[in-house]
Amino acid sequence: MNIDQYISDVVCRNIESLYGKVDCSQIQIQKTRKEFEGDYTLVVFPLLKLSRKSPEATATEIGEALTRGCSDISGFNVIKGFLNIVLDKKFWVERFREISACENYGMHAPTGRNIMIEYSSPNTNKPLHLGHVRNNLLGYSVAQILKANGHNVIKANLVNDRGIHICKSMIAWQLYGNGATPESTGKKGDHLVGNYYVEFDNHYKAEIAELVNGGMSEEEAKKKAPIMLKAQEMLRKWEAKDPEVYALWEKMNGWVYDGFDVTYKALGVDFDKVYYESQTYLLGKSLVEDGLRRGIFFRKEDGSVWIDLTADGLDQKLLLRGDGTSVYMTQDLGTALKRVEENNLDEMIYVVGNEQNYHFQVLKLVLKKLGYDWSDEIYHLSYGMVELPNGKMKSREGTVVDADDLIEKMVETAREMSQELGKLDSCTSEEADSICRMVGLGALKYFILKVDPKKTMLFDPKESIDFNGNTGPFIQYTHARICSILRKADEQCVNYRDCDAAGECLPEEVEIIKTLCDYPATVASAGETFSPSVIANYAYDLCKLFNSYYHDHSILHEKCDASRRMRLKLADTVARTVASAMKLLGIEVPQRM
RNA sequence: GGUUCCGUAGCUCAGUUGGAUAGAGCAACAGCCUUCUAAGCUGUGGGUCGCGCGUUCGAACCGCGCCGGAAUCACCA
Repeated sequence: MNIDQYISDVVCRNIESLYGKVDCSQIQIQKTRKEFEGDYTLVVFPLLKLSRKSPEATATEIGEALTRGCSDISGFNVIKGFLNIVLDKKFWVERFREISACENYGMHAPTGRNIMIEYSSPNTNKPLHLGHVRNNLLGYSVAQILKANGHNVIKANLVNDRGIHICKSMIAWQLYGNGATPESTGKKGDHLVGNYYVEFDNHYKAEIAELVNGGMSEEEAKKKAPIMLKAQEMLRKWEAKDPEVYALWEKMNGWVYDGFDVTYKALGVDFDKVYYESQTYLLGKSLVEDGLRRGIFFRKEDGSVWIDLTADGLDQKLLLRGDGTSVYMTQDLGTALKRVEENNLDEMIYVVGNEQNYHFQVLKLVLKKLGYDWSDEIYHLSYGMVELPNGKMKSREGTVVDADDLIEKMVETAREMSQELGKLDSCTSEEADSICRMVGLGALKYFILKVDPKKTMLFDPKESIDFNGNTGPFIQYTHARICSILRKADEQCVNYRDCDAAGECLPEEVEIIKTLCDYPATVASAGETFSPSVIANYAYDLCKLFNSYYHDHSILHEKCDASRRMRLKLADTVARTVASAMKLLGIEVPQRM
């Protein structure tokens, strides 16, 4: 049942019995703060006009009506203008009975909405780095959260596999690679190709320096450096589908894809559809021509096509080059239309960094002006940069944090910590590997996802590897610990699963039940705001609450009575809820650690 | 300069239809392992919620104006 709604209805009914018809949507009910006695609080200030009494008298009057009118309400107290309503413990035990009996607690009924979420979208000339990690984790997690909210989700990846950047790697490989392959070098394909991209840049700089020494201006040298001219020629050949260039392009991209697959797998993310820009970059031209005919766009003297958005507070934006070739915006327009039509989409989410806020503002506006009303259903999930303690990641300064290195380092640290604490002593080596991987990645994922996506975040390696406090491993630990309790109960043949939750319920247990009751609303809220951080912080609160309770109350060493079975069942339900929440973040939880 | 976003404890972050005395973690300090996992628990200290004005019974939250920081404003993607 929806408790907030239920309480709200009850209160509203009783207020009406006192003061006549009122607008129930104006009644403010909120959860009572911990330092006060009670479960729900009615703020009576807005009702004073109706009651024509003091805040205290009004609250008391309503409180009396409520205790009379609803058997679930066992009492109340009044502090200033706040009416704190106390619910009967049986009410919470009944809620717990519902929750523990529910298979997919927190998951919402199917909505039939089709949502595409695009994330990752890497370039094929370099390996993935920390910024991509945030992108991938966000995208995957939001997809999970949307599924939990009952939507049909299509996870899409648009690979930027064409352009001058990949040609740079190809040229450098041709010139200096000596036929190196991932097999011959033992390197991951994306790293190998990335190395040639760096190599290109080194030679390019050297050539520029040489030309400048010979008396050329720096600007001209940048254009005339032989290696750059070769890369540009290669791009032209690629566009003309030169067989040799095309074969090399396919080969090197293939290496990169193999490398990416390894990283994706390690991160635990995947896709339902993979698009390649080489196949989509010609889309959108007809859309532009259509807009041109209808006078929405205009052509400049050099033949280029623009849209004037100054009336909307933006600038003029280029949609098609003078030579008729498309730009980023052109293909994005075309891709959007194609996707919506082919997949019958109700909504489309782009997980893209906040440096492209302007681009998406324009994209939505242009589609809107073309008459596509679904432009309102495009959502740019804009996330902030990841910064390091000494500032931004800069590839020139070598401060880029490589995704594969990072993952390995996290897992290694998890292993060292676990060994130090003796956690792995009773494990087989496979179990140990699996636990270290879960913990290391759990730490990384949680560290990134617990922060509000739109905020610029600081990634401090030292802190991310901390496993204490508000971290993934803390939550995993709580889960593992509960599993351990339940294993012991099973060994002792205590059948808590079929127990009929009853008996006395401690105040701490009511607190836990209340928190469990919040789970579905939390999932819904995360779905609306596309914010995994909501889930992460919820899971942390629940674990913290349980740990505190767990510490004070023995669960196993008591008589095997109804109350003990109830506690075990509560522990079990907490563990299931924690596991469910972690699944929405893409974090695995171990049975033991 | 225009647009968008951010500013909460020494540090990293929570905090929604505006509500009571603003919360965690890290770091510091003090306790707790003979009982189910101490990756834990309990306590102490630490705040003009960037600044100012306004809206009202009431503002970290809403409005306006400043200050500070970030992104962007390419015939790059």
